Amino acid sequence: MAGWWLFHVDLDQFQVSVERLRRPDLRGRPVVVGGDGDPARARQVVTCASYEARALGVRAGLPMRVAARKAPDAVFLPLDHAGYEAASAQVMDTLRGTGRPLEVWGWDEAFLGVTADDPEPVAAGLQALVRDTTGLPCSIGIGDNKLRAKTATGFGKPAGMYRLTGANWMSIMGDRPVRALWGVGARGAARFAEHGIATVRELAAADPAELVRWWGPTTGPRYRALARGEGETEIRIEPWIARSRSHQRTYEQDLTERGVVERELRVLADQVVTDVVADDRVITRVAVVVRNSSFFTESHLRTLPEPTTSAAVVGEAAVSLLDRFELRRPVRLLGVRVELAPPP
DNA sequence: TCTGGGGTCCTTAGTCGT
DNA sequence: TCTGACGACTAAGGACCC
Repeated sequence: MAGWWLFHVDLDQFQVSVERLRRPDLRGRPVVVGGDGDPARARQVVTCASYEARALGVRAGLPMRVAARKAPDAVFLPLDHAGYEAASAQVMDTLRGTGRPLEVWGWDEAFLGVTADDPEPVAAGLQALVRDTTGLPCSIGIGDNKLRAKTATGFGKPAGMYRLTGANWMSIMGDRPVRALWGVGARGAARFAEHGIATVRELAAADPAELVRWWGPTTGPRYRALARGEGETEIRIEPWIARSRSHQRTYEQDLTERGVVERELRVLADQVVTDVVADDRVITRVAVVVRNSSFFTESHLRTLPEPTTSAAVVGEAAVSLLDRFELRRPVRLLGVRVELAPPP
């Protein structure tokens, strides 16, 4: 009898793969995608590195200049959002076209609900379908819930598949560090270490009351469930409704004059409002983010007197929020974030 | 090595009204 | 009139993810 499976479909080195569709000569070579593609420019980081570049130590998040030092022979390319969006849409349409429920998670990931006795041949068929239709390679994690499927994908990369269920979760994950869990970052792992918890197995066996004391009534139980591999099994096919929208920019040279800061804030406000209006949404709150030259980040938020779609109103609100910041040091980054009213 | 951009969710703390 | 409990809401910051 057929079981219900969650597939996590993840496109491999997504941005690099899309670039290689247009430029087959890039296959087999180290490729680094990020910023405007100029590794000499300061304050840009790598968004996606090909496996050849990763072998040289280049990773997402690495400053482009450092990447250029590690991989001097790599091809550096600028980000092409429109291109990635189009490629992503094609992949998602292909998956949806199989008639199975699809939950899209950003450009390069999605969960698919699959009914099958034997899921691996189905996964192989999907990989072939995506590759033949779009030219893009993907990995598939197979699980009895979303967490296990998502975690399994990592063991299938590149271009492979892996199955993780209640039957093998602890034998595969138990001895790994808690950091291997999806949702446990460096800070979380450090806090667990303070309590003598290093591995997934130790976390799964931890006293639930202790976890609540350390982390609170919501997060404590969530970590425990995470370590045990528990997760959602439903696919939500409704499109995601964004709660907020933002634009932020790190300046190549820190800003030192208030007039310039105000002007840049209005530019960012214009960009955000343009996006929001294009999506037919309405703004209820405005936040400003300032990161200074010491990398200290501060934000302040204001609720508007009434919901708006006016760039002038948002710009004014942003500039007025500036009074709540110290602004004693040069400004490295400015951001404008708006929160949105629920759609009608 | 020196740290982007775009998001979400949670916690904590303060305020307000009943 | 004073006080406390409690929910709703706001604000700031932290952590995490891709």
